[in-house]
Amino acid sequence: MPRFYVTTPIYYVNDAPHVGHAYCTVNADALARWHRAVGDEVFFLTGTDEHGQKVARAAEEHGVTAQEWTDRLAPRFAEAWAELEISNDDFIRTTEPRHRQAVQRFLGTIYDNGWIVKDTYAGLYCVDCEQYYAADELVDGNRCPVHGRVVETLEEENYFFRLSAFQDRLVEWYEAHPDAVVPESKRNEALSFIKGGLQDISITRTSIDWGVPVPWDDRHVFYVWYDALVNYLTAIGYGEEGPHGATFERWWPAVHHLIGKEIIRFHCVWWPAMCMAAGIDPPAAIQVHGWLLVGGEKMSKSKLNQITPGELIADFGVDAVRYHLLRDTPLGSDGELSVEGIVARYNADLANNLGNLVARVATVVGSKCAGVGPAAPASGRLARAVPGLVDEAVAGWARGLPHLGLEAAWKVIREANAELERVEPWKADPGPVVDDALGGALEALRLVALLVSPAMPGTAAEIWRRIGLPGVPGDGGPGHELAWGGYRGGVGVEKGPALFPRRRG
RNA sequence: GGCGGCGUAGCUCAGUUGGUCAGAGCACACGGCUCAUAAUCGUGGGGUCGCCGGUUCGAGUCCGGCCGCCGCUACCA
Repeated sequence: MPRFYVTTPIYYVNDAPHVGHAYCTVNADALARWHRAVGDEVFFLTGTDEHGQKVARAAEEHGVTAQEWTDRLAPRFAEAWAELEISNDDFIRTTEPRHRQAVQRFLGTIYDNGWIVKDTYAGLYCVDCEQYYAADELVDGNRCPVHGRVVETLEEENYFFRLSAFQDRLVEWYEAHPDAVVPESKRNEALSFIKGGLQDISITRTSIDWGVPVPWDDRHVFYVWYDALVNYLTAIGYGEEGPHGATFERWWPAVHHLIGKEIIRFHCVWWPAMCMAAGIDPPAAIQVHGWLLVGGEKMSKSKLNQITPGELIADFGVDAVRYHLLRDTPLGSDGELSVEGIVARYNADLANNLGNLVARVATVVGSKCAGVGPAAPASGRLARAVPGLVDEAVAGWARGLPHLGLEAAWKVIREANAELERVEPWKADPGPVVDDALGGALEALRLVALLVSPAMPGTAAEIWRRIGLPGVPGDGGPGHELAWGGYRGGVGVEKGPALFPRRRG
């Protein structure tokens, strides 16, 4: 059975969950749901990143310990994902003991292998940013470009990861795995960075203590990024003894990392190199997505332009929000998010096309077939046209591109609407012609429910139920359900209220 | 500056290896229908495929130049 281990980045708890986080998480969820539906064994991981100076400082400002602070913040993400009906199998927090152990094992192994060495780092440091700047990044010669604060020269004795030693191996890995990083433009970006020459990177800090202690030198903690990346290993039992440890072999390296374009370097350069240094394979797949923009700008805490998933769900419903995130912005591109845009797509795709099709079919089945759905016809226009479109949708989902899967599903909806218009069963007397027309439409709806179920599980299940089918879409066995002719008829069809009431504005 | 990408109908974008490639969806206009959530169906776009030149029997599709926009160019969640 094929295995699909999908991850989102772990989100930094100091930010509030917004639609940008939701975008990535919903995409990962849809892919996870699709793979489950086709019978793959799936493990879907998300979580929160909780170490680092910003968290420590925020906790201090609120007069609580860092642990108390993160205990307060992490649930906001878990709750946001519950609201969005995210089907993650695990939710990892980097402050958990299991993670501390995995980080220490993983980086300890790299140290034992000789890829981590002690050295001195000197640089221009902004205390507010908690980061070093290169001289040419500074404003007025000596001020931080973000805060305008005068930077200090700081010298720290740190442990360095010998990234420079992995340049050739990384290039070889990229060339041997041309599809490991997608889209291609992002792969090229990472590869050209690597080819431009790699420097060693400092991976520990002595200036803070809110982090995972370095096992061989407890005056240091690991810099938050090197701790964070390891979460992908922690959750599947890296380095553990016993039964849970065995799961690591099961899921690694068949992992599918979904990440935003701002963290390419960490995932596409440092992370594969660290895996190599620790003696495990680099991740099999890294899929890079773009940003959701508001008014042309990235959503961020500092710009106060964040939209929260909860607001949109309250307004449009969870499935409409999920659909919009998946359909409107192709993975890999940036997208503009606006209420106007959501309303437009909601009306066109969900209310007019899909919702209305469900309603009109149910009504005519009620008036012409006494409310009992006729079986799918073996031939006819839909029988000829739809299978190819189903294949197209399947291909889109299989490529990890939900917008393509959904786009093809909507072609099925259009075909079904057009065919109804052609035959006009509402004008005809009950009989074979009416039965075939409505049976075809019901079969199209059955297939559409299957194809959209990763995006809109609730809606898909409701369509399934209304057309008289038992269970939920996808539980009838992988693949088979996607063939034309699965709707056997003879079951009650229910009209029900509008699935997606049309919006006025 | 260097490397990479982009510029196709009002909008968002598809367009494999050059020859029905000038397209889709949305929006808009007109017509049909009235089963349906005033939904749906059909028809319509005369778009210099950023500009100039070249290769070719033939180029959004290859080559050169130019203009405009964007990304990356290291320790920024």
